[in-house]
Amino acid sequence: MLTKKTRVPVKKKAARKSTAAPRKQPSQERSRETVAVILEAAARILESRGLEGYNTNAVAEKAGVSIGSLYQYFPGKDALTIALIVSFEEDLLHSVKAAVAATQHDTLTQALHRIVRALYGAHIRRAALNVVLEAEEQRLQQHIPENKETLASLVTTLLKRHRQHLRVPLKEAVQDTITISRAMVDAALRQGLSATAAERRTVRALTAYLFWQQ
Amino acid sequence: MLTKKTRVPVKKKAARKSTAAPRKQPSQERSRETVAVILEAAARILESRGLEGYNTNAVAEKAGVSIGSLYQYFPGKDALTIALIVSFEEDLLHSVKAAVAATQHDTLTQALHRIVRALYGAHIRRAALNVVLEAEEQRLQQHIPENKETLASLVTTLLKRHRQHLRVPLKEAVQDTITISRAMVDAALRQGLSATAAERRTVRALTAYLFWQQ
Amino acid sequence: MLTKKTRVPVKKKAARKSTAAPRKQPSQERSRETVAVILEAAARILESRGLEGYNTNAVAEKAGVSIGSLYQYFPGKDALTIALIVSFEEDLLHSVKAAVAATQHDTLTQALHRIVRALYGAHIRRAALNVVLEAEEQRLQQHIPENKETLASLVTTLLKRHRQHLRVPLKEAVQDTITISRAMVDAALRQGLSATAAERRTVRALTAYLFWQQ
Amino acid sequence: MLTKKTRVPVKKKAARKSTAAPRKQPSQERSRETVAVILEAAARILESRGLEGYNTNAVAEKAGVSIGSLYQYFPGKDALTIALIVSFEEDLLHSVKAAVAATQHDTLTQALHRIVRALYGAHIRRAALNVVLEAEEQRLQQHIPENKETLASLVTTLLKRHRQHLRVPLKEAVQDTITISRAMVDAALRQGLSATAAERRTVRALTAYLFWQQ
DNA sequence: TATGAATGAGTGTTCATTCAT
DNA sequence: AATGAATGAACACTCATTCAT
Repeated sequence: MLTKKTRVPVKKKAARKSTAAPRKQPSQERSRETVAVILEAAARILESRGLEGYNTNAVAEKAGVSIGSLYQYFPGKDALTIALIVSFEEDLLHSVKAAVAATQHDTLTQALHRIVRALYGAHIRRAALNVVLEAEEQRLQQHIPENKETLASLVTTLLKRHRQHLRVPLKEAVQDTITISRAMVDAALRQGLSATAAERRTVRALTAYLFWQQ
Repeated sequence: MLTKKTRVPVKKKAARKSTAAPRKQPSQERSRETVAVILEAAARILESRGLEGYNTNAVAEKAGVSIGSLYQYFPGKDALTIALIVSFEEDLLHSVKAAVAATQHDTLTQALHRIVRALYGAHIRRAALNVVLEAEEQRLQQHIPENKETLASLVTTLLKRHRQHLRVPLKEAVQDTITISRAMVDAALRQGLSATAAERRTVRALTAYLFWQQ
Repeated sequence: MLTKKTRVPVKKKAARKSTAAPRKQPSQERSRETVAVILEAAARILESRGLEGYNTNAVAEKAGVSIGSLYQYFPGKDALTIALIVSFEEDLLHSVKAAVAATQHDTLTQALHRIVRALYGAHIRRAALNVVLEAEEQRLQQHIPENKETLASLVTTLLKRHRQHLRVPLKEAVQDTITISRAMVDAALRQGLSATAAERRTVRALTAYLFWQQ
Repeated sequence: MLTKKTRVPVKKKAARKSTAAPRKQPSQERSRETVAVILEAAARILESRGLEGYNTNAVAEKAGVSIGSLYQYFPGKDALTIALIVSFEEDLLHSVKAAVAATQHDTLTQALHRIVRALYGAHIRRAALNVVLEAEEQRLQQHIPENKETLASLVTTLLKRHRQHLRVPLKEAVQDTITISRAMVDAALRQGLSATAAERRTVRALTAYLFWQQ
């Protein structure tokens, strides 16, 4: 997928010109396709060569468009990276939202299973890419539009439903659930754990955290 | 005349000298000080300007030494970064080792408190720096000598003592303990939590994970 | 704290991109001209300042193009040098080929005159440059595509025609003819001999070598 | 061998300080030994790593002396190189002188055999080194004290003895004899010819040149 | 005399970005 | 809209040479 339309401007140092304004909205079919092609190329380069080999010229070449065209749609390299991140996040959010929705009548444990599976699925689809993006995410944090709140809000929705079983304040529960899930999934990815093992261990950590009573 | 269209390939320098070997060991007082000054300058630049502004010339200047001197002691930029990482890890390990040692007759919960406090302490001393280093750590992983195994071994030592209370296989317990602690500490740092809150929440997650029985 | 004694090895960039592949083929008029301008500038610098003052920045400046443009067409300094060498060799080969062709019904001595004149002509056109290039040629030998074999083959063609007069095995004759011509022309250039004297002495050495009977 | 006392100053660009004056004459035994060790180290590095890896620090290290000591005896890198060249030339001259001396009652052909053998011998002793030095010789020509005239004078001595058989003016004969011998020996070295083949072909070229009558 | 830490001008090379066509 | 040649600031890194000890 990785084909969203975000257009976020970021300039390194004193921008040569103010690239602060989003570029041309790809209104026509052709344009939207070009954007998609560029993003896919960027993703593939990031996957195969890492941040090291990730540069606008290479992306343009791999995408089969001119470097000029790339800059027509993305005001800078960071904007491209951000688009990638946002695209991944939307993908993730989409999965999780579906999981939360499907979870209406589950026990919390069952619900967590679903959600962790969704998380893990979203990550594993492009594991190598996501590991790299996560690194960049930090550096670009401030320029990324806030849907992380949405992940939080989804988890909030879920946990609220099971409020009575929680042994931690809701807000803390939400934050820590997200923190722990992310970390466990990341670790699993890096250690090359099987999907089932990863899921089991992650869910265990979460349920323990949420239910445990000293 | 000399104006033909030839386009001839030449490989670049053929991997100059295999900088794989350490540089000059600073045997004399003056040298050792220089190394220290350089490392401190690197740390400070990383803290104040981030990876963005982290370059060898800047480090040398901030350190008040010539760029040549920097390269006398570090065979390349990455070596400098790695030295920083290793230095931090040693620091961390040192703290944790002390905590584990002091923990002989504690309950596991008490022990975890000590250790988390040590972890948190090591991180907070140079929070900004560590956040940046962690990002680089991934990229340089393969070049970093293995003391992470030592963190694992310390935790193993600790958990073995309380084996009978564990509800998870030892190896898993060790890995996940490390994963969860790191993540919680990181998150706390990023969210600017107070030391006590961070400690409480982290320990809770850990004890729950280790003791919880479905 | 961050002041430990660690000395950590990191290899240098791991042979970046294998510049072994030719760069952008100058398809458009503008490009081809740029390449020509760069080569000419390189030649002129080599002539006036020698290897000493021969560096990519200087070449770019003299060519009136940016350093980036230079690297767009030549993947490195050596590639530039090689292009110069190849260009000269093509020039040389061209002259010699013409001379050999025009030589069909000459006696061997007459033919040698023509060819030596061609050789000398090719060298003298840019004497200073060629002296310098010859030095570099050695170092770059392995990266230069093989047309020296063509010089050998041209001489072979010529000598075969006069086989019955030769007093040396053909293969030796070819090699030594080339060796002697090069050396004599070089020496003449260095000693500042007149064209006619140079030609006379070189041809003498060659005819003597080829015809002499103990 | 390679252990002579030449001290020739050469500065690249505007010398930082005037290093134009020869450095301290190694009067004591220890000093002379140090110089020898340095020259040998330089030779070995040139042989094994070529001009590429030939730098003063490396030489000093290989010689087991400090870089400071190296500069105590050689005012600069080029002076070191020149000392090497001069040393080789003295070696060469020595051999040739002996050959010429032993040649009193030989025919010219026999004499040439002896001399070519001497030349080839001097070169092959350190073939790799000499090939490299020859390249530098050109660049440093003007700074090398003139003993090439001595090679010329030796050859003059020899040829004068056989004046009546020569078919070329003496001066030309001397120059061309040297030119041809060098070239043939070089070529032989590069082509990896056997000593006997090299000698045979070189002598042939020379006798032919000297005796041939149109 | 010897040492070796320190210097820093110099150079090769990359890559984000612009702009004439 | 698209192209891709051109730009040049930014950097990593080398190595001849000096000089305080």
